[in-house]
Amino acid sequence: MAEQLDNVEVSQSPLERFEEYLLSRGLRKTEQRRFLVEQVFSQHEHFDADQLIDRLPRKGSESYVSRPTVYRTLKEFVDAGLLRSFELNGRSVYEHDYGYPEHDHFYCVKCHELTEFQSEALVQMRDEIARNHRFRVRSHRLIIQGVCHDCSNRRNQRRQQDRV
Amino acid sequence: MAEQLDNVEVSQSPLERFEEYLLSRGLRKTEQRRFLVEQVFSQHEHFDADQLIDRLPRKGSESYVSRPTVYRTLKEFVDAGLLRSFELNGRSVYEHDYGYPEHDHFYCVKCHELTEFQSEALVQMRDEIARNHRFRVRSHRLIIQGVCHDCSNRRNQRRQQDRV
DNA sequence: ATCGTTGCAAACGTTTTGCATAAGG
DNA sequence: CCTTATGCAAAACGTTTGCAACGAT
Repeated sequence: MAEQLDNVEVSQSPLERFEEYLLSRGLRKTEQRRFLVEQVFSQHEHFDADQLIDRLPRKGSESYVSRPTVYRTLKEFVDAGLLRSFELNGRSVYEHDYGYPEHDHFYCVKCHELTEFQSEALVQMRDEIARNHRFRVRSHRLIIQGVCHDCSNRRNQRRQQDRV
Repeated sequence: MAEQLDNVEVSQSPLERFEEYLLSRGLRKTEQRRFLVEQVFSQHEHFDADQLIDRLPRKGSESYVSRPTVYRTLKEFVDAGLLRSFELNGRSVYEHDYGYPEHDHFYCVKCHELTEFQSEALVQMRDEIARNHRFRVRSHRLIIQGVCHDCSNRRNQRRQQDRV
C-alpha cells in the first residue's frame, strides 16, 4: 500500500513537475508552495486539509502556511495532477496521484479506515462499460463500503453489538 | 433509466414501508413525513436538499416543510432504506433505493449530468475483490467521470476548446 | 399526559473570498 | 515595477442543533 513509482514512469520529482506546471501558467514559485509539495509527498497517506495543516511545522506558534493558502494550494496540486481528491463525510480527502498507480478503496464503516486495492480487471470492465455507453472516461472513483477483516473479527468476538 | 420495480419485489409502497419503519422505532406519523415521502417518490431523479425544498409546494410564501425538517427527514429515509445518499461537489445527493435496482453512475464533467447504468458483472467483480481482501461488503459507490456522448459531439463540432 | 416533532434562529465545520500587504519575475 | 501570492478577517456554504411550542399516541 505504500510502494510508489510502480507502474508509472516518473522522470521528475513532484516538485519539478509542479514547478513546470507553475511555469506553464505564469504562476510563481513561492516558499509556501515548495514547502507544501514537500510536506504532501513526504508521506503517502490520505489526508484532508486539517490533517495537513496539523502536521505542518510551525514557526513560533504560527503555522508555516496559512489555512487559505493551504486550500488554494491543494486545488493547484489537483490541477497540476499531483493529487486526486474525493469527498468523504463532508470533507475533501486528498491522495497522491502523480507517480502513483490507479487504485480504489475499501471504507470500513466500523473503524473508518480507508484501504487501497488495485484491480486491473476492474479498470478494464469500467472501460468496457463506458464504451458501451459511448462515455469517454477520464477517471473514476470507487469506494466499497463494509466491514474490514479486523473489525469483523473484533466484533465477532464480542458477539456483535453494532448499530451503524 | 426510469423504469422502477424491476428486479426487486415490492410488496409495499414507500409510504407503507416508511410507516412500518416509524412504528418499529416508536416514531410518529406526521403530515410532514407523509408529505415528503410522497414528494420524494413522485419523481425518480437525483436530488439534493435544496432541489427538494425548491420543488415543495408552498402554503402562502412559506414552504410546506421547514429546511431542518427536510434534512432530518432525508436522514430518516436513508435509515429506513428508502433512499441512498452520496456526496457530489460538497452536497449530499439522494436517490431512490427502495424498490430500485442497484446501479452506478456516469458523471459528465461538461454538463454535470449524472447518468445511471447497471452492471451485474461489476457487482460480481466487486464481491470477488472484496472476498480476496476478506472485506465484508455492505455496499459500494462508483462514479465514472468523463464526457458523455452528447457533450463529446457538441464539443467536437466546435473544435475542442475545453480545459477542465 | 406524555414524549416525539416541528420551526425558528442560531451555531456548526469546512471551504472560500475581499482586500491590503508582501514578494517573485 | 508589475503582477501574483499571501495572510487576515470575514463571509459563504451546506448542514445541524437548542429550544419552546406543537401535535401524535
